[in-house]
Amino acid sequence: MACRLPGVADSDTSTPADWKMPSAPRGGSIRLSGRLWPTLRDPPADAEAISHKLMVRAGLVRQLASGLYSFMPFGLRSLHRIIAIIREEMDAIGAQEMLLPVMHPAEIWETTGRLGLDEQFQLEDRAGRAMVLGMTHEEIITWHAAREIRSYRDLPQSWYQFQTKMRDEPRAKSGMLRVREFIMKDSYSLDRDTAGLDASYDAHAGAYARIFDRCGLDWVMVESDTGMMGGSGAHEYMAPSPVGEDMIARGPTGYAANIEMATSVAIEPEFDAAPGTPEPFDTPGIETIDQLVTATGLVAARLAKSVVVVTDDGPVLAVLRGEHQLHDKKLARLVGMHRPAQPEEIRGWFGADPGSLGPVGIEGVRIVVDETITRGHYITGANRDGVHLRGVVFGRDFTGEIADIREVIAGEGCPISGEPLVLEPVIEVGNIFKLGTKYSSALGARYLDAEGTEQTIVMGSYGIGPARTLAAAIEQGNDESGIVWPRAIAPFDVHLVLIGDVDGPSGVYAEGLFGELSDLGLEVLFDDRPGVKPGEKFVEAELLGVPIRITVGKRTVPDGPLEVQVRREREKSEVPLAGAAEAICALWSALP
RNA sequence: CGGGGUGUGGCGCAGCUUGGUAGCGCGCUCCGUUCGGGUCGGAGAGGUCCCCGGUUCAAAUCCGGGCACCCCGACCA
Repeated sequence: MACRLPGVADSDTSTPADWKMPSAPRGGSIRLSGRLWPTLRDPPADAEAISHKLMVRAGLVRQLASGLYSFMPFGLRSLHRIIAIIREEMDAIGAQEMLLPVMHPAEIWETTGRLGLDEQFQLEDRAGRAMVLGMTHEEIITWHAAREIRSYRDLPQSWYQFQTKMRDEPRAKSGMLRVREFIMKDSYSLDRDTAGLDASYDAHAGAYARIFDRCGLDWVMVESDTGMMGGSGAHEYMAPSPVGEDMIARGPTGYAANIEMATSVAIEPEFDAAPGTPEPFDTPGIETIDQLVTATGLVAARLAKSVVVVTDDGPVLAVLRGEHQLHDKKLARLVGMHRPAQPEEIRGWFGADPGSLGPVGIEGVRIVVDETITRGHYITGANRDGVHLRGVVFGRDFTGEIADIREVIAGEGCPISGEPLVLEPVIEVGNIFKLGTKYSSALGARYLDAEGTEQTIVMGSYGIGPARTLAAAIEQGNDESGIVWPRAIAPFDVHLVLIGDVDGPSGVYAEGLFGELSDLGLEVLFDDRPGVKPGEKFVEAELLGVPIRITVGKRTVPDGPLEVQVRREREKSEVPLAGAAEAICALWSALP
């Protein structure tokens, strides 16, 4: 909301130069008396995440069931502000808003092979037709594109919506951070070719940067995994937070990647002089790398671990240094879907316990070797219980496919600069994804090019979770008293606390100030409740965390000054009554 | 789906081991008091003790089954 004071520039330095004031009205100012604002002194006992506790205590949301939340009026105001920002930025890159159904005929999902996914809610209508509740809308958008797009002249297009997604999560958690029903802004780009897709993708990336900046979020864009569904590129927008479920690796020079994608320069141990042939030695009872470290006195990086997984095509032996963990998704890109092998299976294939496995002398089993193993010589299992081998060298004593299959660990080198990587938990608030032609070819979304040749539309999909963005902002902005909002997404701009009688002199003054502030374009919450103690009003105001609090009481009239508190610093200042509304407007404009 | 935990008034909890009239704090209503940081005092309202079954003269409490919610893990377009 604009502060329409002439001559007061918007001095926010944390937002980009092209920052724009939201133009649409956002519900305006309200008087609190008679309104629903259900605050709680204690958080619900089962709440763990800070955002969960605060959103419930501050009366923003209420839980209906696991992973199902209702937005209360003030929570909805913040959600609407985020949605308004997203809508403006999507419109600004030429995307058009649509609205697609939540319920879909199952057969469309059958066409793309996504019917029956674990997280999909399925149901039947009264005629017995199979229906699903949409967990995303690639199928539906593409279905429409197939019917409406004819010519290369119709392209490119970007379409978006705010619509409820239904996902039967195996485990809803952390309040609003992982839920089973949520509104998503999802957009889809339709292009003639991959060059067009790249342009649409970049346009979305620009819009997303502006959106998260304007929402006041601390965020980082990272490379992400395109998963089993292919696609040629993907990025995620991550808000750093200790409660985040994802992990990213960051380097000091701007390198940032989801841990699923991150690569690193491993720290090299010091190897002894070149070894002779592998030499067996007894290691009775040793089953883990830790035990082997103790027994040999060597660092884990001098030991090689052998991990067996099972694919549709049989067992795969993965070999890594002792300090590394096998990264399932990296291995999956090479060998496909897999599961850990059972000890009985391992004995069948290798004739030894899992603790004594190694790659030497193995035949008929696919071997994948982490690239670190190609340097130096290692202690490995001998495939005999209680026996290991010393001085095993890749390429001489065993062989296998070389790949990066290890999970990055903190402190290893950034792949760009070599500087140490930092691992950080993050909340995923958005993603952008180059889909390619997976959905358009399955659903027949084609067009005629300038030569009259039929071509397949090239697509991208782009998501943002407004409620998750809201929760992430609260995870990042809070103190012991409550929420500390970025001003752009606070439920109100100013919290006007009246102490005393509405009909008394201070009440009359507060009423006038309420009108003045509102006329200047600020959205004001006027706490005009009679019979509520000052302390209680202050405590509740800090819990809700509106950026500016103004207190009007008997000290205020007739001569002032007016007491103003910025929520973020919780420092009180005094403003003369003359021109008070304008001064507050200026103060608000300078806030982050 | 595996492991752990919890279900008692709107919220937070005690009571359960050792069966016997259901309690405390906050909130809510009323009276008085106070009136710029969750005042103080008094009087009240409000509960199928998650559900079903069993044992018992008697079950919040013991036993069996189920459900819900939370946490850890697995999973997560």
